[in-house]
Formats: sequence, C-alpha cells, structure tokens
Amino acid sequence: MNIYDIARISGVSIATVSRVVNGSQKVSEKTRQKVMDVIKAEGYTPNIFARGLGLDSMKTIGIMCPNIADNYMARAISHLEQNFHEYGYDCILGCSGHTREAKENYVKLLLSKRIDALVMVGSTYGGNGVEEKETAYIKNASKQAPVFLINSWIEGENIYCSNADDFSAAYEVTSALIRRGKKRILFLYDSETFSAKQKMEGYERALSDAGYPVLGDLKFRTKNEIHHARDLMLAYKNLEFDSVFAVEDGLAVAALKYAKVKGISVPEELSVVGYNNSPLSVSCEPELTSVDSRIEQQCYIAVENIVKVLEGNTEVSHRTIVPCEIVKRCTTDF
Amino acid sequence: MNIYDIARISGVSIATVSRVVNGSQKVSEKTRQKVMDVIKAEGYTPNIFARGLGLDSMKTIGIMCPNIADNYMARAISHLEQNFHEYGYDCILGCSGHTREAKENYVKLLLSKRIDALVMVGSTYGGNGVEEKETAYIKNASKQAPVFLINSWIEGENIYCSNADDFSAAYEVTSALIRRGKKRILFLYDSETFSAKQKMEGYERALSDAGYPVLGDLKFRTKNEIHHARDLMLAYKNLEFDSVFAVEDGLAVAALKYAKVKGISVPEELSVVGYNNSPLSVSCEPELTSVDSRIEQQCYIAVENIVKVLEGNTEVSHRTIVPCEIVKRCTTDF
DNA sequence: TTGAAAGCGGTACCAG
DNA sequence: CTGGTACCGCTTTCAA
Repeated sequence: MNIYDIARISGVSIATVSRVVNGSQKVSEKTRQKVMDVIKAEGYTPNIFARGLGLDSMKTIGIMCPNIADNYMARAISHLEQNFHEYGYDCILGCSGHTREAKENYVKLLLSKRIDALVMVGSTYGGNGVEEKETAYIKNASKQAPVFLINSWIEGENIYCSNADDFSAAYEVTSALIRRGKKRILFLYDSETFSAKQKMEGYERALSDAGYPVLGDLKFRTKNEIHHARDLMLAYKNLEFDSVFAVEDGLAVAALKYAKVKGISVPEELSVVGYNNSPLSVSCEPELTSVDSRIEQQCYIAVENIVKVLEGNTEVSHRTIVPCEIVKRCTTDF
Repeated sequence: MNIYDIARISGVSIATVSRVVNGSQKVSEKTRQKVMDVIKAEGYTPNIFARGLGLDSMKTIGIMCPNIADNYMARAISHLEQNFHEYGYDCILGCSGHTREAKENYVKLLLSKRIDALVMVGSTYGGNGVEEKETAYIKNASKQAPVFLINSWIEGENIYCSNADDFSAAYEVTSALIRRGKKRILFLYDSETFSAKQKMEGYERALSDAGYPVLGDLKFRTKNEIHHARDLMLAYKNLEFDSVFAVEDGLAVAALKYAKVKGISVPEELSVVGYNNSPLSVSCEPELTSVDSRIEQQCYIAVENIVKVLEGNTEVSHRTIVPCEIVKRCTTDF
C-alpha cells in the first residue's frame, strides 16, 4: 500500500495525497476528508525511506555513550529519548566504549545513517586538557550534523555542550570537609576524563585555598568496581585518611566497605562523599552523601538546543554550565 | 557526492560502482581498484535512504523497554546493542513505559521506521495469564517484522521468546529458606508482570510442596523504591516474617533497611533474597543474596535467533528458557 | 486547489 | 565483465 494506491482509490493525484499527509493548507476540506478516510481505511503509512530520500532526513538523532549499563548514562539516555520523542525525533543508540578507534568508528557509522544530530554523553569525548587530535573526529563530524556534548567540552561552530560545574562542586565538598576539621581527604578516582579532571582541580584548589598541601599519596586511582576498589585500598598498608571524596558513587561505596572491614565508623571517624547521586547511594549503609550533577537538566537543555539548531535558530548558546547539588545523607556530618 | 559522481570520475557506469560498493564478484580486479580509489579519494558513502528504498531495509533493529534507567533493562540493551552491532545492525531505542497505549504507539512508531525486527525487553509485554487483547498489538506487529520478547511470552508464528526460568528460581529459593527452618517467608513484589507472576507461583508451589499454607498477609506489594518500600513496611504494624524473597533487588534492600530500623540482625534473625543481581546487591550491607536471571545470555540468544530469522532460517526455536543462578552472599545462611 | 513530472540515490535485471 | 534502465515511494516545483 503506497501513495499511488491511496491516490487511485481516492481519485486524486499523489501530489494531493502527499499534501494531505503532510498537513499542507492548500487542500480543500472536502478533498482532505476524502483522502483521510481512504488512508484510515487502508491503514496507510508513508514509506520512511522514500521520504528520507527526498528530504534527506529521517528525524533521527544519534546518541552515543561509552556504556549504557552505567546508571548515569542510562539516566541520561532515558531523558534524552523521552524529550526527543516529544519533538518527534527517534534515537539510534551507539555504545562506543572508551577507545578512540571505537568512538571514531561509531561516529562514522551514525553519520552514515544520516542522523539529524549527534548527542554524545559522557566526559570521555573530550574537554579541557585533551589533545586536539584526540577530538578531531568530533570536529569533523560537526561538519555533517550538529553535535551536542553532555559533560564533554569541545569548541566548534556546530558543536554545543552542557557541562556540570564539577569544579565548583568538588571545591565545595572539599571545603566543607576541611571546615569539619578533616586533614587528610582521600581523592578516589577511576579515570582521567574531563569531568574527573575538573573534580580533581576543584579538590586541589580547595586544599590550596585552605593552606593545605596537595598530597600525591592522597589521590587514589582504581577501577570503579566496588570489591575491586575496596580490596585495592586494603592492600595499601600506609593509606591514611579521615575523609573520602570519590568521583563516582561506586568508589565511595567501596570506601564504605573498606571502613567496614577496618572497623572504622562512618561518619564519626570517616566522612565519605560520592558523586552522581545514583541508586547505590541510598542502597549502601550508611547512606551516602553524594553530588548530583543534574543530568536530567542537562539532557533537557541538550534537547531544547538541538531542536532549536535543527529549526535553523542560530542564537543557541554553545556552552551551558549547570550547577551541581550536594545531596546530604549520612556519611558526612555536614 | 553520489554514485553518479563516482561513476563519472572513475569512468564507469553506476551499475559497476554499485557492484564494487556491494562487493559483487562480477567486477574485474582492475575496475574494482580504480573505483575503490575514487571512492576513497572522494570520501563517498552510499546514501542509506536510497539504499533503504530499494532494499526495503536499513539493517536496523527496534528495541523497546519500559524504562532504560532501570539497571536490568540497561544491561539488556547494552548487550543487545553490542551483539547486533557485530552483525552490522543498528538499534533504534524506544522507552515505552508500562501503559498499554504508550506501548502500542511505540510499536507503531518503530514499525513505521521499517525496522528489520523488533526486540521487546521486559516482562511487561505479556505472558501467561495476560489477556489476549492486551497483547494483540504485538501479534499484529509480528505480521510486519519478527518480534523477539525477552522475559515476556506470547505465542505466534513470527514471535520468538527467551525467558528466565523464574518459576524454578523462586521455587528453589523458597525451598532453601524452608529447609533453613523459615516459617514465614515474606514475598515482596511491585507489579503483576509475567515474571512477577512466575516468581509468585514458584514461591507458592514451594510452600505447598512443603506443606505450608500460602498466606495472603505474607505477600506484600509496594513500589520499587527503597525508602518508600521500607516506610510502607514499617507502617504495617502486624507484619511478621523471618525471611524475605523479593522480586527486585531494590525491594530486598528496602527489607534490609527495614531490618536496620527495627534492629533486626541479618542474616541471623532475618534472611533476605533479592532478584537480578544488580549493583545494588553488592552496595548494600550486608551484601545481598540475589537471583541472577542471566540477562546476558538471554540477549545473546535473542540476537543469534533474530539474525537467523532475518537470514531466512526457519528452524529457530520459538521459546528458549534460561535457568537462573542463585548468587549467594551474606543475607542468607545458605 | 489540483495534477503532471522531475528529481532524490541507490539496486538489480537484462542485454551485450 | 559491463552498461543501460526500470523501478523503489515520496516531495516539490511548475502549470493549469
């Protein structure tokens, strides 16, 4: 059942059917009704490929993230999908992992699908301090379709970003711990992504501003896997700290598990702060104080902006910084 | 840059370019090389819409789930995407929620995108005991594209399913608790989906087989949200139980939180078993014994089977039942 | 307000 | 092995 069939049955031309389908004003009410009835009766749906061929668009957004099994990414994609759906866009998904090559291939693939725009979720896609050539493929992609980065940051004509203010959040958390008399704040991290770096800088700045030294042995890097991280911490005999600031909730929970093994009481002897306000933070015991990076709001901004750009609006801000919120629970005494 | 340009530049016909692009054997090595060079030099990519128009396929799989922010779904989608990607298929995602209307609309939408197949993840899409008319839209969809249900079950010519053996898992867990002397096993659930029903039936059967009564006041339904569930349990003054079997890890964690408030020790006074083996189960304290429904394997089966069907293979099993695994941790003494 | 016809960029059949 | 050409189904311009 195609447009020709509908035209034949309703006794009009395919041009008219096309106009009816696309809600053109230049059709008499009578004709419209007649055609509509036939369309309903026959259950006709326009062929999306043919339409795509003509319009060079299928109203589809490409979404990339390193790993959708991660709660943070999953929440982001959930919001993106929902918001785009309301604007009539569909989402095609790509989980790229963290290697440059895979990321590059995925971008190429999505682009070859003639997506209307590309959204990349996660701080693995670039930011301050990342080498130019590492992100060249993204700049390249932006020549073919607008690119929106969530929690990454690259400057470019057709590139838009929304970033959590991780620096400030880390600064605040660290300062709060200092105000509570903490002397040795362990910085737990699992990668050197843009956002991890921002957090580390906030942490360092807060220490400096308080006149504290930035100690290398207080920066602890490990995989974001609870048992693995806990065991690695336990293996380091000389690890001494009175508080923990982790760049991921999973790492913070690992610190909690570490405390449990060591018989250290939280928050009395040890304060712990996590990041992302994930379900983990209310599952653990005691429940975790965690920074919420407002992923929902970031996704909202992303969709609004992308849609504006696709509508030809040129007054879209290339970077939006969203403040974080510190959700206080039981692992801190502030 | 289209196929005509490439043909002109390489001095051949578009038919030959098409053959080269599609790896046809009937091209001389010399011609192939010549054309390939031009393609490389010009950075030509075939227009996917035009190709789709001709072949009526874009090698795209539609994936639906109620909510991708849920860890179980996210893991499923992650595996599906990865496996399909290896076969050269892309995934377009739809988060449908749980209402019939939304689910139906999403199916319609995905179908209108001419997806090659539809994969539906979750037990919300139908199974034993669900009314025919509730799943009619899925049977209908299967006329247009093969449908694969993960953890739902509907019989139909073009419908394929993989199901966790939730009944047996629930039976085993309940029996194990009984063997440990538990007399009042609380069944915590949050919905009446197919899988929840299977679990409940396994629970009931184990009780009956052990000569225990199936008590209505030992079935507790609440939203799958840790604090909400905990508070609801606390609000019921006469709730008495010595063990908990929850259909979701979140609910099991809620039970742990309940025990914490009540000062009940786990597992000494109370045994708790969750479901899905999610990150929650290792985040909580003590760590949760949980049923792993092998989502990874189910997704693997789904992809293998779908690909077979799409290749015209007709000997594909319409239903595969995957055994679960009980992952023993600290909230039980078995 | 309507229709005829020219694309859009491929695929695949049929000749040669 | 290669080229010519008829589709695929829709959008849009141009005339009427």
